[in-house]
Amino acid sequence: MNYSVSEENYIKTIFHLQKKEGTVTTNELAGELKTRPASVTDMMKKLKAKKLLHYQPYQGFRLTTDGSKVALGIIRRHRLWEYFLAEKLKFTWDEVHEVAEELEHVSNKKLIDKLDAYLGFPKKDPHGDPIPDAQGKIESGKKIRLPEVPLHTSCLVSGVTNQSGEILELLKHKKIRIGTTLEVRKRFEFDQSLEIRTGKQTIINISRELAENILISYES
Amino acid sequence: MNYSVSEENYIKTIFHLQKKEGTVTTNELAGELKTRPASVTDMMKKLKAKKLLHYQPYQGFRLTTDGSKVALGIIRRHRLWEYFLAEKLKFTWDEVHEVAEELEHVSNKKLIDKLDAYLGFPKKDPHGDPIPDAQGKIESGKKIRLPEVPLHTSCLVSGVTNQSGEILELLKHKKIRIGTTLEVRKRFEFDQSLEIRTGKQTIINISRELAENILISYES
DNA sequence: AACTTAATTTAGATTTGTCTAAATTATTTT
DNA sequence: AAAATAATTTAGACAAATCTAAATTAAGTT
Repeated sequence: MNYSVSEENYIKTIFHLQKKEGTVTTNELAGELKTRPASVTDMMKKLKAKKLLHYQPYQGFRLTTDGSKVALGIIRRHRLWEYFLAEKLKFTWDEVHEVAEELEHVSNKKLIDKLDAYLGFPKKDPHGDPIPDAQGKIESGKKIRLPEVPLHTSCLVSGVTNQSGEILELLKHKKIRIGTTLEVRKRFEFDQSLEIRTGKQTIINISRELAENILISYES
Repeated sequence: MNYSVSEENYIKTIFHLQKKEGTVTTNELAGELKTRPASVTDMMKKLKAKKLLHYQPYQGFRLTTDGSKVALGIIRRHRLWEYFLAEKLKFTWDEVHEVAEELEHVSNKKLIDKLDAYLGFPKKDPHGDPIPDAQGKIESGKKIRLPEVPLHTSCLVSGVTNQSGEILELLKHKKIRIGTTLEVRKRFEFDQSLEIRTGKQTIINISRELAENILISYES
């Protein structure tokens, strides 16, 4: 019922990785967690023994239903703390992730549920990601990536896929954040970069790499 | 500069124990931390190597100046979180200690200083213990124990020395908390128990064991 | 002062999470 | 399909934090 910090980090990372691809590989996970493939294999055996994931040697792995429940609990804690840090303690958007990485491992259920109530049961964290409720339910929030948005259509930034310090710094500089309204004005075939309008009349350019990481939900 | 959860628990506990007696013994510490004397000895060697404590085999130990600074940092975090839990999340007096034991090990300085500011730089935690400031300064707060209070003198409960769940439950039942006004009406020599008045006219009895753990600061 | 008892330390083992290097299995290329 | 390459797993080692059992030191008693 209670997991070590290390186990929790593995579970959480597998959950995020398996959203994009159905199955997660040893090398992928080692890369993400900045550890070695051999260490990943060791941990996979342990998590399999605890019935948190499906795993056969050389076949990759994915979380079981139980494993996903554990992951959603960790993500709930992480995102509630992020919301707290931004909303109450006035941390900036790009600072909250790192601190929440530590706080998320304090797994007292009463603490988290009371924190949730204190914050007014927020639906989304400061990066626009949905916060699971006390039962582990999470909003699907069908989002598309910026490159898929049609030209000359007003749309709303609702999240970023990658939350490294680098991307957050870049977005901050370009004055793009959750809730920013955008319009794609031009798409350059040569490098797949985009010319977009933010606010009323600011025109800026965005690389393909960056655009791939910006999530959009349509506005009316 | 950064210490493991285990090291922090040892440092914190030594700090509390050495207040009562000048030097802390292996058995005392093992008892307090629910571990074995041999484990204590191992950790003492490590903390000595890190210059956090003075220690010669068979001679007991006490924190160095550096060790005390580390301890005050941990205690600051613990008490700020206790204040947050009671004040903002509406935990009761007797629930906060356990949760704060976990939160205290998140040692991000910016987090703690912002939390401090958010809470309005509180001076005391919900048990009446002083909260060290960002520089590690702590109020002395010369308190006496209930058995030393003279008869028929109104006085103020300002803390408890022992914060086990058992004592907090007992105090809750007797409706004694920080800020409660008391008057000692009678002292029974046989068992050193006290008859006291709380509030306007409630008369109750308190054992010597309990009285020893109640800290008093005089009222006008 | 010698003996007994209590406290403390040492020695050696265990668990968790990690690592490197070697072996094995899978995949890709020719 | 065989050979080369890449991915993964196994084997064996290590550091941190703990334990038990045995040895050592200190303290208390007769």
